[in-house]
Order: sequence, then structure tokens, then C-alpha cells
Amino acid sequence: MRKVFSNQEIARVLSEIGEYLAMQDVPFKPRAYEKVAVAIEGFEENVSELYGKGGIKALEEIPGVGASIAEKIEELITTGKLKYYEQLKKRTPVDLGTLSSIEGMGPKSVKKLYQKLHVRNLEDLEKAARSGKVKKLEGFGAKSEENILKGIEFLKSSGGRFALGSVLPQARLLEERLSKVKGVSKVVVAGSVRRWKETIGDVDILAVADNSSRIMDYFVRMPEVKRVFAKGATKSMVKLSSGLDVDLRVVPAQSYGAALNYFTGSKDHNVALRQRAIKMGYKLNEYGLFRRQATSDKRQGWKMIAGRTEEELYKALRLSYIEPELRENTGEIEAAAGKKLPSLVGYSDLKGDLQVQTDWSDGSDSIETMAKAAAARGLVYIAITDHTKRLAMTHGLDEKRILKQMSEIDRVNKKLQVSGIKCHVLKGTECDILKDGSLDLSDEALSKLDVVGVSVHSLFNLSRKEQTARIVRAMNNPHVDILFHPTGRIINKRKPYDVDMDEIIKTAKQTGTILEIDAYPDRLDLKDEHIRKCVAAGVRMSIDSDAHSPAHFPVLEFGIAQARRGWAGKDDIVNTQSLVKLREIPKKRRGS
DNA sequence: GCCGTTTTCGGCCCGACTGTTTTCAGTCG
Repeated sequence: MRKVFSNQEIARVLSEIGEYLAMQDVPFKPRAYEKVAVAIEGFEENVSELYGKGGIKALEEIPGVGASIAEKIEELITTGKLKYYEQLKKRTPVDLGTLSSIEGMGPKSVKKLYQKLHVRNLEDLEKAARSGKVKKLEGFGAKSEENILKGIEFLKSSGGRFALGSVLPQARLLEERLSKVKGVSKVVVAGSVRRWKETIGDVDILAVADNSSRIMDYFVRMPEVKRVFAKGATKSMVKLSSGLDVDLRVVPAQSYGAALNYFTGSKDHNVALRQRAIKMGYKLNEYGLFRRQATSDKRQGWKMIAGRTEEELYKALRLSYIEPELRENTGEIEAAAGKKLPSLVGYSDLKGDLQVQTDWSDGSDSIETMAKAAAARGLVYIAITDHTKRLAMTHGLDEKRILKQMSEIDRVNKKLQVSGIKCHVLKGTECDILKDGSLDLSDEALSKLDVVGVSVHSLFNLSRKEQTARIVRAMNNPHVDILFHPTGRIINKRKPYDVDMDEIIKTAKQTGTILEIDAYPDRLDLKDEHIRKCVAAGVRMSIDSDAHSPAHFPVLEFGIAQARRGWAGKDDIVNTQSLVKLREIPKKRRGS
């Protein structure tokens, strides 16, 4: 059978071609490949299937794909290989993906390190840096060597944990497939995936089956299984070719709830639950909740009183049901005992999206396409928030172009209305915060917009004091509505910049600035503990996709999960509001 | 290598920062 390429795989090949071309100082092409890689990664339809239906013509319809790249995609899909790519790789056979994921390492450095020191992968690089060879290279120095080691350290410290965004699709696929195995009545992904933790160590899957050997056989023989660590009647453990470890456990139906609870965790939550059970004279384990009972021969026995469902388990422990996102033993058990758990924002509560990029800057699609895609997902408004001129590489907008974009938005809104599509497009910006906290667009331009988002994209290394003052000043601009991705972190890649979040939250409260929960799975910024502080302080938040293509809107569920982990209710999130109500918020702040 | 409200050929990829340098290459957004 011919291999069906996922969009991610095609995108990875194209983006590596871009990096190889950048190594050789080829002008313009790297940007073309990089851009098309982003477009394909975010493309809604499977590109292989698209090719199957419409051939090379259909490929050329994809934004950023021209005759040359279409041919390359065709070759990759039909032969499983791409000669052009192989040749480039042969010239510099390195683990490009990993090496360039180190902050500060780009294609030129990778090339030089390979040519001078034969660095092919992370281990080679660490060895070379530790032995002091790197700093002796022309163009490198002590500081660069130190930064490389720091980068490696950071990569390792995020060690072995995968971003939820990459794990969840794999986990859902396994869940779906395992549930089709004969004799299986229930399959559910438990563990940190079910709690929507932002990074995942391994995947725990729970199944109820009348014949455990059948599902276990199927599990260890799946095509993507690279190694089988263990295989038994109730528990098997494997490693997938993606590097992910997956455990499967088969439990009896009457213990399903207790097992689900046990394997969902967190460990701290479970320990606290068991302590509560003991105090009540019970015993709690993965098989159920048990009450002590005298038996006829006077020995102690245990009678199971709950465990078929999680609901009955919590009820028997005299707790309200605790959502998986809250199970971290950070006060949820006490709150559940006192019936004081918050009513969390729901997965279908969002009415709009306040951060969306288009092809006016670094997005891949038009305003109209994005609006239609949002409408198809049930969103009734979106704000177009393209980058501003300071981010020149994204072709950020200046005052002149933003005026032009505003009239384009008017045109699109009219067109949507005529065709009966219920999604209103708001005029917005993702305006750069400059070094001193001033903004990249004039107040006059900002005053014309519906939604002004601001964000930091430069000078991540300012001192805590300077960085905080910079952002606080921006938030004090009366035109500013939202602070986008407030800490700037990229999960597993870049630390948040040093900023006093308590001060930011305080300023948000004073100025009425909304803080964003950027739902993009490698950002998830704000993180859960900040969200909880915002909820406590009465600071309102927005959950935005940061979509750069129509296929990105589904990431909103990650943002909602993050909000739930931060105990946020519907009213804490502004874009659960209707457009009419939403519009009142910024207006109030401007005193009009 | 792509693309067309400024163009089917000639733009696109700017500007700041870091670390290495002493005038600049590499990286990032």
C-alpha cells in the first residue's frame, strides 16, 4: 500500500527544503518554501487526497503553491520520495529539525558546525560545545557556546514531554481505533491528556472489554508501534514511532469509574481523595470505593459501594463532581466539599475570536476566507488582527494599509451579509509594543479600530523592571483593548520573558485591559495559574485562536481547556458574549 | 519560487539585536 502523507509530513519536507536553501544563501526561495509549508500545515483538506481528486491543478490552487512546488508535492505523494530534497539533505546530512529548534541556531550556524566540527545532531553539538571547540570557531565565541549549551539544557528540561497539541490527535486516533476492536465496550483516554495538561509525558488509555487478549494483541501490533515494553492481560505498554509512550489498561466494567479516576490523576488529587476516603472509614483504589464490613468468620471484609462511574464515586465521597481539568489538588477537593466549585466555561461557549491573521500579514488566507471558516465553526464574529509595520518580515501594516484593510473589511461584511453568512468581521490589529512601551501605530489609527490588541515581539531579554514597565505603559494607552499572549512563551522552545505578572494583572484591573489566553497549542499563554489569578482579581480574558489559516480555528478548544484549568467561568471570558455586549466593553473604557 | 488594486516581470527580505567583530554576519519576528 502506498503511504498516505499527512499535511504535516509534506509541510515538514518543504520547510526543511527552505532551511537547506537558506544555508546556501539562496535568495527569496527559502521564504517561498517556508510560507508554503505553513499554508499546507494549516490546510483543511488532506493534500494527498486533494491531489488524488484534482491532480496537479488542484495543488496549484493552494495558496503559495506554484508550478514548481506543485511538481515536487506530486513527486513526494506518488513516489514517496523527493529527489530535490534528498540531494539537499545529502549535502548537509544533519538533524535539521532538532538543531534549529535550539533558540539562536539558524541554518547558517548549523552548516558551519557541520562543515567544521561534523556536528550532525544534538549529541554531537553538546560534545563540541562542552569541549570548548565551538568558541574557537570563527564567528562564534564564548557567549555563543554558552548560549548553545543553555539552549540544549532548555530542550532537555522540557525533556520527554510533548505538547498536548501534538499528542491529542494521536490519542484520539488510538481511542477511535481501539473502540472498534471486537468485544470492546468502552475506550477512553485518561491521564494528563484528559486533564488537558499543556505537556504530556505519556498517554494512558483505559478500556472495558469482555476479552482482554484480543484488544491487547491489536494494540501491540498496530503499525506505528516501534517497541513493546510490556504485554499482559490487563496492562500493555508500547512506544510509538513518534516517540510517544502509550499504556493500555483493561478493567472490569464494575470498576470503570474508579479506574478512570485513578488513571486520570493527578497523583496529588488521588492521594487527597484516598485520604478523604480513609477519614470516612472507606478504602479507595482503582477497583472501587469500599466500606469495611464484618464477615461471618469475623475476619475483615470490604464491600464495594461505588466505582462503576466517576459521578457515583465523588457522590459517595460527599463531593460535587470535579471536572478532570481541575484535578491537581490545588483546592478543588475543598471547594467540591463546600459546593463552591466554579461553573466552568464550556467547550461550546465561544461566540467569537479576537485574534485572527490574514494574508495582509503572515496569515495564509484572505479576510473573507477566514470569516467563512469561522462562521462554519459557529463563530458569529472575528477580529482581524494582522501584524504592524515593526514586524516587517510579516509585511506588517502601517497606517496607510490599515485604512485600506478597513475598507476591505467593510466590503467583506457587506458580502457576507448578502450571502446570509452570520459572521461579522471586526477591524483590529496586533500592534507591536515598542521598546519604550509606545505602540507601532498612531493613536489616530488605533482610534478607528474596533479591537486593538497589543503584543511584544522583540527585546525578550529586557530586565523584569523594564519589560514590566514597557507592557504596563502600553496597557495604559486608552485605545488598547487586549494584551495578546502576555508572557511570550513558546512551549518546549522559549521561556516566557521576565515580567511581573502580578503587576500586569493589577494594571489590567485598573485600566480594564483584557488579557488574552492565546489558544495556539505551543503558546497557551496565559497559563493556568495566571488565569486563576485573573479570575480572582476580576480581570476579564479572551480566548483567541491566533489563527493563521482556516484550519487553525479548532485550536480554540485548547484555549477553553486552559481557561477551565484556570477555574474560569463563562463570564470571565469576554468572547462568550454576544457582539452587542462585547462592543460595550471597549466603548466604556474610552469613555464614550 | 510565488504573485498581480503597484506589476505577467520585477519585486519580495525590514529592522533591531546579539555577539562577534572594528564594520558585519546571523537570527528572529
